[in-house]
Amino acid sequence: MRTRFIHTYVSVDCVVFGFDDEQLNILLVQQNEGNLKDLKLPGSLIYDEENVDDAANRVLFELTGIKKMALRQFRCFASPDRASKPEDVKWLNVEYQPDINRLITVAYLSLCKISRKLNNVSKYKKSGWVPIKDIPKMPFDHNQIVEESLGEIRRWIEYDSSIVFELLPTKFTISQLHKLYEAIHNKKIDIRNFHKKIATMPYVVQLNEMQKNVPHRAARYYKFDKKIFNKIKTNI
Amino acid sequence: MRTRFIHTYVSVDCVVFGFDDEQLNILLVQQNEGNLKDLKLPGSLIYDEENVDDAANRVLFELTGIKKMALRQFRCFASPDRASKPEDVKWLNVEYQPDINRLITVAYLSLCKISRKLNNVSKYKKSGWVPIKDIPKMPFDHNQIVEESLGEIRRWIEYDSSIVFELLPTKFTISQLHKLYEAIHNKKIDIRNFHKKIATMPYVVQLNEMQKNVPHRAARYYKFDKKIFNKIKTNI
DNA sequence: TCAAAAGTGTTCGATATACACCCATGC
DNA sequence: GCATGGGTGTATATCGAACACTTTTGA
Repeated sequence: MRTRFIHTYVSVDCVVFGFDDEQLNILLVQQNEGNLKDLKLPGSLIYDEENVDDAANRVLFELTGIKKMALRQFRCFASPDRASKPEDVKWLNVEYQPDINRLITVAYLSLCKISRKLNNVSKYKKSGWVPIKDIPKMPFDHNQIVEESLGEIRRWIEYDSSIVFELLPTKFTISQLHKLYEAIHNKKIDIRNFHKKIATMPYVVQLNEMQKNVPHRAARYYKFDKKIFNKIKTNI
Repeated sequence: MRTRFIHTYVSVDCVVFGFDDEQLNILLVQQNEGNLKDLKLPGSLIYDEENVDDAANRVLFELTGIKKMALRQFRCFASPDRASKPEDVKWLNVEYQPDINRLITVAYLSLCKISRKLNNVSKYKKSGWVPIKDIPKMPFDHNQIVEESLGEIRRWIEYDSSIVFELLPTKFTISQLHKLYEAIHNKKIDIRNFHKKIATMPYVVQLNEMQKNVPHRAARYYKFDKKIFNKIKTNI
């Protein structure tokens, strides 16, 4: 009876999306000091007395300095052999403690403005943005987690259309928003129809400010107004 | 370092929905022998060497005798005090083993034809269907899990419209399907528009069979054709 | 013949799609 | 003046919502 049931460590792993005006990026951290190619998803074992959501917030805070990031738990990965590759066992021994015989993880999705200054200190070593099509082979099942996160982000936006603005600067052009939608849905979206669609969103408000020093007609800036958005949502 | 990280047992809990032609029901099991009021979600600690999905399938198989039920993981519940109420600790001690200091659970959603004969034996004691509006107070955070499952089932159907048929007999009338949609979306749906909607679904096929011995005009039976459904889905 | 549920069409408004040209700016 | 991206309107198709009466059956 004693050994019949799983008795395990639990981690959180965060797939943090960013957008660089061209494509979606994911925030990866170096697994080992100095090895530039050795990347993984940011994550951590969760503490005694800590809830999983709190652990994910802690990981993200240490990375970005933001206390409450948009966050969505999307799946628990618990294959018995997900942490049993020799190199992964070795890393766990060094990073945490020996004899972690099993490790399950709870995967989170989060969104971050890519211009955000990251904390390149702390336990997470160097971190950086990697375009989703250039994601390298990663330890554990992190590649599978990233793959599943891509569908999840679309479902999240369908469910809460305000979260896309987490990926843009506070002031943005329609063109930036347009490219972001195209990147997320992975298809071309007609720009005229897109303008009309945005015009129906009262929470995307025009600013009296235009681009400067661009070698073409200057675009207008817009901002996302959360108050207006919430007012509309509560009316429904 | 040793005690800094969570080291925990992990369970699965399953919210199994059924439909009785009037309302949604959930399958609950008796927590203790003989106490008819003492109900909880079916669940189990997961085994060493067992994946969470497998554990959920095991729980459901022992309940229903069905090997592969429609199944969807929807959240990990891991509040540090979710299993610390005295009565819950006591039950864990008896059911599993003493000194389970923490327990996190992965919640699953599943669907079952309510006419299905259930296994009222085994470790799950007596089990039965309870209308969702009559769900009693349950141990742990099972009430919260049920609450969250209700939104989840709608999102699941949006994502895969074929799973509603898991809740109906293999032969069903449009009226049954209509009542099911109304129960799931918790609102009235115009019956004429509903007929039109169903007519656009080539995978809902008419049978040459009508109701018999009903004290009103006999309704036609329909069935869900999975092959047609899959063909359409792969074309998109 | 009555009660009870089955089945059936049309109209309207809202929303999504397709499609091409002129505008402003810096170089 | 030209290259570059910004910004705009119209027509059509599709989808969802509103709405009421006739049919069939057993009791």
